[in-house]
Amino acid sequence: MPLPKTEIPGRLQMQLAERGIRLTEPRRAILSVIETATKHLDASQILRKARAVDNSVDRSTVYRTLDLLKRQGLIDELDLMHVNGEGHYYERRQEHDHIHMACLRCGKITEFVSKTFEALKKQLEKDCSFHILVSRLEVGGYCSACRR
Amino acid sequence: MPLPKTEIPGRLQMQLAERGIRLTEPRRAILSVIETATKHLDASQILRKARAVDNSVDRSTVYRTLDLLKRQGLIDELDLMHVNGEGHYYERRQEHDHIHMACLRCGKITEFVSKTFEALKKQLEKDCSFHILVSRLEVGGYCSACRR
DNA sequence: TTATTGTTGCGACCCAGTCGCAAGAAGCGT
DNA sequence: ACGCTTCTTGCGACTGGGTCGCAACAATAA
Repeated sequence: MPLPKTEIPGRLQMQLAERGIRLTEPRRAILSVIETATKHLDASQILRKARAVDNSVDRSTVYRTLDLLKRQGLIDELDLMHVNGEGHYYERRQEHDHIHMACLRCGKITEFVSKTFEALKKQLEKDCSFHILVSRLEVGGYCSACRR
Repeated sequence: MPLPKTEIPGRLQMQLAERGIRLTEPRRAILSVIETATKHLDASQILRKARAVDNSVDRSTVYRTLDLLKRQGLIDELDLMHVNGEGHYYERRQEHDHIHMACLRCGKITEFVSKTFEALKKQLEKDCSFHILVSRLEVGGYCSACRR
């Protein structure tokens, strides 16, 4: 649940506009849902919430918009170790990457920021001369409450 | 492609037997496919190859066996950043975890082992008092050949 | 305002993965 | 070698995430 604080509302809209990407009603609805989310949402949850704003939004528009945001590097896609089915979850991309820990017993998702992780990515880029655009570190196991 | 050298063939079978898990024809076929794989395979590829050994193997048996192996911690499931569709890939679990780098242009998958990664996981377990069972670090970007 | 170009809703579709069930095989004890 | 029990399998039907082609439509630039 410790999802990042929402920054300036409308920031996503701005970032798209800056890139010369058309803003439409359905897009605005979807963006606002993502920006105000307090937990990780999957596509169908985003659809439901977007429809509360603009009731005509279609499933495929949600998928297309998510693709767009992924390609623009504005959101990240997660599996969260498939603790709840096979779908994907989405979140605004943060300043600094964070690690997702999924408790395999209670399903709780915990986030963690680590300097070591940043160092690891740097090392990777150097040692493999690989240019990193996205990275995803997910961990499954037992959280402090569930381990005995 | 630098998939790990196959260890003792039949090792997976042994590990299952040790745990008192029944060995059957289809299972043996699937295990041998996984053990002798030279690249990451998805479920349908595993099915095809398993059928070359035992022609009656069914799709659902493949999925059930993959689930079993996952639960036993003998294989790991990967997305490889969805460079090739939405499916999952599987590989034998190695001694030491490794990072998967997927080139978003040419699709090449590179593996990388890093002490820093091991340190990161240790740090995580300590700082969050989280007991790690699985971990998955996937990175997308451009490989040395594709970056300009 | 209109032309252009990008976006949408819709419906059909595809494919990965799941499930219930009856038939079949593993392994154990004898 | 034979049953018995229990687990596993194949099958077919199904679910649900995600995609696609297309005609209608809306956002920007001129």
